[in-house]
Amino acid sequence: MASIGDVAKLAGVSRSTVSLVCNNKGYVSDETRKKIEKAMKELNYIPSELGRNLKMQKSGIVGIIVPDIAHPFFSTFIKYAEKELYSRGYKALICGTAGREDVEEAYLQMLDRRTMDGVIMGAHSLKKERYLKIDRPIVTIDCYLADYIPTVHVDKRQVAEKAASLFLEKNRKKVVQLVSSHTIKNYENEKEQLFHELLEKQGCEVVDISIGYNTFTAEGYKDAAERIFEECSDMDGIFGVDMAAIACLREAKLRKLKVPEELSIVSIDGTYITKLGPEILTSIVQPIEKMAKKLVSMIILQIEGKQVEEIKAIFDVEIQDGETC
Amino acid sequence: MASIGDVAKLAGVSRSTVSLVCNNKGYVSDETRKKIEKAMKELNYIPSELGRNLKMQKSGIVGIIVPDIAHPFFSTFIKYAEKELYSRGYKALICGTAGREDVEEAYLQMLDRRTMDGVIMGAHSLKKERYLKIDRPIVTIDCYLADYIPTVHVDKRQVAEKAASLFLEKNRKKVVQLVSSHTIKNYENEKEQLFHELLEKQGCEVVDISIGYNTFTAEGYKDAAERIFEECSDMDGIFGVDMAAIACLREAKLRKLKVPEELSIVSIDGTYITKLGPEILTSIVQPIEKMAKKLVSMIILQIEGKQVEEIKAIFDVEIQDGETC
DNA sequence: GTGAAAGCGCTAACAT
DNA sequence: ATGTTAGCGCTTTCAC
Repeated sequence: MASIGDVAKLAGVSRSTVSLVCNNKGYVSDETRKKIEKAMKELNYIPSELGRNLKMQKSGIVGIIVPDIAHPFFSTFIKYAEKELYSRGYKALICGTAGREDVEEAYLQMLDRRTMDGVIMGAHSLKKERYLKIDRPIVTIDCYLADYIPTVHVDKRQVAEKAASLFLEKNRKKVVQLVSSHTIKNYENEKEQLFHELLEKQGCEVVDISIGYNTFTAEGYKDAAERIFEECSDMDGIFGVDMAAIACLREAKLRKLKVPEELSIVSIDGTYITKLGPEILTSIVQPIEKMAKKLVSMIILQIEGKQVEEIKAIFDVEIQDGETC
Repeated sequence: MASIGDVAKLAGVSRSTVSLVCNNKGYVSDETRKKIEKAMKELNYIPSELGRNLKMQKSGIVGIIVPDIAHPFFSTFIKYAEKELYSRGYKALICGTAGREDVEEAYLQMLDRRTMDGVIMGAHSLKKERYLKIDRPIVTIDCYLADYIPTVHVDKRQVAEKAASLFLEKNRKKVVQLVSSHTIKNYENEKEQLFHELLEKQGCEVVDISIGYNTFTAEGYKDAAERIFEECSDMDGIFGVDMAAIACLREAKLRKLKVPEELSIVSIDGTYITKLGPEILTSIVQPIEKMAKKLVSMIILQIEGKQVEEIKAIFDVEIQDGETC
């Protein structure tokens, strides 16, 4: 493989001049530029990123760590993040942690090893102190770690209010809220508590049922749905993440419960699986693309050594009119 | 940031000895090893991959190029590929090409630029000649490029046979086959033609309806489903990819067609979205995890300079008993 | 068992 | 406008 030196030799110039041509920098006379370009073509020269990376002390790679790459929320997030990263000259390295304790740690180390210039954290299964030790670019999805670590999330109050309004409109009296148990506090409680308050104030009972935090597979959600209907058969509303909501929709049908007549189901996230059918789910939709873009711009600011003034970016949610509430 | 030289200086040894300790190579006396380890700890030394990569002429990164990262088939594929790559010491860089013509080319160039050691191609929107110019490690998902480029796919005959048997069991008389128009021949026709033959031989009509090759979004599939029911209202069977099948399921309900009584729907892929509900789709399931593992082992063989004897790996499919046929 | 030396491919400050 | 020089952090061969 031809290196910059080979090109320089063939063109009869120095390596630095070749470098200038490659990167469109500085002043190079038309004549020498021509010579160099000819030599590059002749040798089929392609600059190696490896040399460049070492010199520049950066790889141009941003890691995206999520619990489950195949989960509709995260896969959609990754899709938009990659797109945005690419358009800004970066590449996306991914990692799915679920079911692999040690892996998150291993990927975080790649940050120190300079394999990655920064990390977008969508998973956080390690102890909080571990994250505080990181002094390299990092941002999180919906997770508070420290005041200096940027994060994005949706407006929790808005989620609770919009969801509550949907159930109240239908005059529901007993709503099951599916909650997940988290390792690290990520405001989640705020939303859940608000949801309680808002409904209870109007005389609607709210029952929390926990689905494991690391339940990200279709099977996991199905098991959870069965449990829900066993634990609480007289509810008339369910509020939970997309996949859980769909699993509940199925469970309701199996039990001959009519949705939405007898049971209202509202999902949070509103990923594409809620839009496919056969029933469109009534959902609180997170603006995944916008959040991905914001997170990318935050991580790039950090990588490029600039100040991130907006540490917490909060997004609005939309109600998706569906057929399940 | 401490470099290997700093550690060497502090420990009073040469850089090469530090390198040996880092990589558990060669013979180092217990005494010097101790000294070096102490120095590493003291300086909080973390070896940089950048230097190592340049020296080794490899990045340890494998690119995965797919049309749409959020598509359930591809996101599941990526999930398992990343897992397998990780367990074998490699990292996964991803790229979604749909809607971005130039991007696939850009990522392929990263292969030459040594950003990636190899590529798993799940998308192929460029001209065939482009791929034949590549002389770096590359493998494809279900796409024949040349006899020397490894690929994996499912047994097309088996798919056609199993799918056909499902419709024949129900004595269907007019089945719509959803087909996609491809840029590059990837055996796809084999499956479609076989499906035709097998059903027609038994007196069942088969109608092909094309859905755009780059239809990978929920909206795209919904539009396609509407078109299908308009173009062909008297069918009693539909055979197509998961998302299209689900979109058809919805469309059937809207038109008050009973599934599976009046209309059988069989999907191909059998990704998690067919298992969630509310109805479980009758599907021909591709063994995505196995295929991902195989592809990873093929690309690593190439990267490590070994001969890949098995150029074409063909996998069995399973029927998923569902509620739509 | 350890060190010296060379080099991977590139960039950039500085000199000319 | 172009070349010289130095160096990014690491590995590896070969002496000793």
